[in-house]
Amino acid sequence: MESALSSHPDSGQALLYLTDEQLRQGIEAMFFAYRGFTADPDRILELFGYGRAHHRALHFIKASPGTTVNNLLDILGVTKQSLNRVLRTLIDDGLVESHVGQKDRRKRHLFLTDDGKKLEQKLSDAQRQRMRSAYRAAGPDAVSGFRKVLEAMMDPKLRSTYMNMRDIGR
Amino acid sequence: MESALSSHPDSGQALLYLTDEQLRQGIEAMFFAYRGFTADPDRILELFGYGRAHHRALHFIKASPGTTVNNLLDILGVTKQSLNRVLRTLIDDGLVESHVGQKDRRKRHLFLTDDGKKLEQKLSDAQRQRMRSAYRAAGPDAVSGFRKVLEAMMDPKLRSTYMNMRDIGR
DNA sequence: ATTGGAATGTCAACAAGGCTGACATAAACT
DNA sequence: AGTTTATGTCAGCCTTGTTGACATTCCAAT
Repeated sequence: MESALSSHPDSGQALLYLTDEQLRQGIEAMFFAYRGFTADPDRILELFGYGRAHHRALHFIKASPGTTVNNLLDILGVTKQSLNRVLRTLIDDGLVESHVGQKDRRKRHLFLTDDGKKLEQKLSDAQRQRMRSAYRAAGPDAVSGFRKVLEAMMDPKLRSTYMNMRDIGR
Repeated sequence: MESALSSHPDSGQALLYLTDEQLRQGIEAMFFAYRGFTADPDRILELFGYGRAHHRALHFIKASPGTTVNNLLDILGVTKQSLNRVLRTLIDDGLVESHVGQKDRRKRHLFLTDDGKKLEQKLSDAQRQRMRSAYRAAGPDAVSGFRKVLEAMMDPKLRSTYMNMRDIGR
């Protein structure tokens, strides 16, 4: 990509972009955007007496029905005690079902009930709508750049988790 | 913008991109990336017995030295009681100074002390480094798309706050 | 000069959702 | 038979958010 005539001593990218000021702006953009990103689901969750932790659980159970508790722990990056508290209320409230594994009966496989699906749908509709209008406003080229930077920002382990979910989910 | 000949009933962008699946991937990318985004500062904060709330306060005081409490409340979107708790520890620990306003002596203007600057520097160095390598990995075009989508995702009020900070900070 | 409201600080109490540590149980593996 | 794995649960702690109430200080307008 870099012209052979280039006199830049750096890695071949346009590094002039990467002033501390540019980076600071990116940091603040992440901060403010994340607030927007969570704002709509948060409002809905409040109506049901739930929090973001419940949303995350619902989201990833919906994304991989039948996932196990340990699986979810890896994805969410919390302790089992934290997850269990959330999962317990979701199960008690009839939004999530936990089935003992057939092959390995130590494992619990998690599924959304119809009610769980309804709430998850409501939450993700709201979040998708925000994402959709951001994508539209920014344009298709911006979207691919957005995804690239986000992927590069993840911790390697989570990146591969993400990549797997992405590839399976088609 | 829309061609008169277009038969698409939509806004003229390449809307084929915006399947629910694409949007779901964007949502998950935000989730995982934000984890990476906060991971490095979090590790440093822990050494000092601080949390993310302290980082945010330090960051925005550094960004606009002399800012007032009310100003900070708007930016951070928390209650004054929450902010005050954090601010109090930072002031007691000698990282932040609060000066009574000259014009309006009800207002407190906030500044980082030398120690405050040191810690803020440490935190933002770590965060900038992650951002920098993500930017480099993704390339300059991706960076502009990244910023565009993030800006479009913000709540309007926060977007204009962000834009102002962005424009001043040059 | 008084009064109303704005900016700030502080106390108390509470909740969500992280965490650690300890312990229990069942099932699988070796 | 003994060890490891998967899960659940109890207890307690921390950060950081919340609400409500109240005090102080001070600007600004009547």
